[in-house]
Amino acid sequence: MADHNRVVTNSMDAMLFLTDDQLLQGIELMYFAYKVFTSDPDLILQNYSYGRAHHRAVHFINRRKGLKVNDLLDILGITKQSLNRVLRQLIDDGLVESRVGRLDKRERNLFLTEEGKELERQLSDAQRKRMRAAYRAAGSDAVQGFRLVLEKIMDVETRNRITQDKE
Amino acid sequence: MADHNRVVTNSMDAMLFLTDDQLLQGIELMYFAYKVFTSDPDLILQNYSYGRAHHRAVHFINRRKGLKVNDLLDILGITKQSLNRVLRQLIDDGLVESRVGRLDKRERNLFLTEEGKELERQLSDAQRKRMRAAYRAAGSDAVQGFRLVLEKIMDVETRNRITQDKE
DNA sequence: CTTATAAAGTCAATAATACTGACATATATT
DNA sequence: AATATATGTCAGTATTATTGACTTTATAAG
Repeated sequence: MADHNRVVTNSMDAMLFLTDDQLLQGIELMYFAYKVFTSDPDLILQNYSYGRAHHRAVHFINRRKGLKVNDLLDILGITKQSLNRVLRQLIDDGLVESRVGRLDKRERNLFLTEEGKELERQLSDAQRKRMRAAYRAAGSDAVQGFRLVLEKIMDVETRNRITQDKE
Repeated sequence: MADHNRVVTNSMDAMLFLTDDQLLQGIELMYFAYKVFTSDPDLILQNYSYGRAHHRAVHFINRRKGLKVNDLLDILGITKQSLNRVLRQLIDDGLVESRVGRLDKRERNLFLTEEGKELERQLSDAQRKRMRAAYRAAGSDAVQGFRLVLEKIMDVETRNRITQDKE
């Protein structure tokens, strides 16, 4: 930020390395890595007859314990009707608990039950394992770069949503 | 590999930074970045009444000009029947051309028509623009790290598929 | 040459995940 | 008392995927 003007030349140099083709390679990389990344959880979810939608719900309920239904809708960016089917199943199956809000009784706070936590653990263990292996293979400098680029890809609006619970 | 034993301590050091929570943050980052990443093309595709499946087909036909239907099936990891619907549309709409194989007349080699190339350009321009902006903001070191981690996330089998055309 | 295999294409039925629109219920706010 | 909000639900539709069965055409194997 401070040295904005001084690094113009360096930035230009860096940019010259990035041909359209190289950028396309980065795009493909995202596609394939994301696919691999979801493959482990997909296998586990089959045992429960659940899909990725259930995974996402379980993930974010775990990450933001007690979040409201509306919070979850905002995070996932889907409609109430779409979430309802998934949430209904998770609640009926005893993986998610929906508690009436203390302050505002219209609100429902969502929590994972012990059974829900168990599924979450299975899913995140699989992904963490792959993530940890990738991080280890790539090295800690690469990890920093990885995270930085992903953060930059996201726009401010989206980034705000997931960084608000950082420590 | 060679210095497997010697780097144990260094690896451990690096790993100590990565709590389960930090790994989860990386996972979320992937989820959100991927979502943002597909949002630009999704808007363009709406004008054609196409979906992501069409995007992927167009992308890979452009990247691997003249590929066979079976190649595309392998890359996308979907069934013949799923691809057929999408490919049928693209061919009928005049965006993709299917030429009978020269050596083996059972095979069909796929190419983008001028109109197909135009759509491909629109889609990849949008993604490249976002990618370039992210790369520029993150810096070239970060880009290297980003690419390295994504490559490591993928398993060997998948990586082979997309690197075989890297001169 | 006949049979078997392979590549591509198609028809039908089903599933998961999303959408829109309409509406109900309970609770808060004005 | 009227209005707005948070949640939940019902019905209908679209996209993208699946499995299974089958056809056509072309190559390979016997």
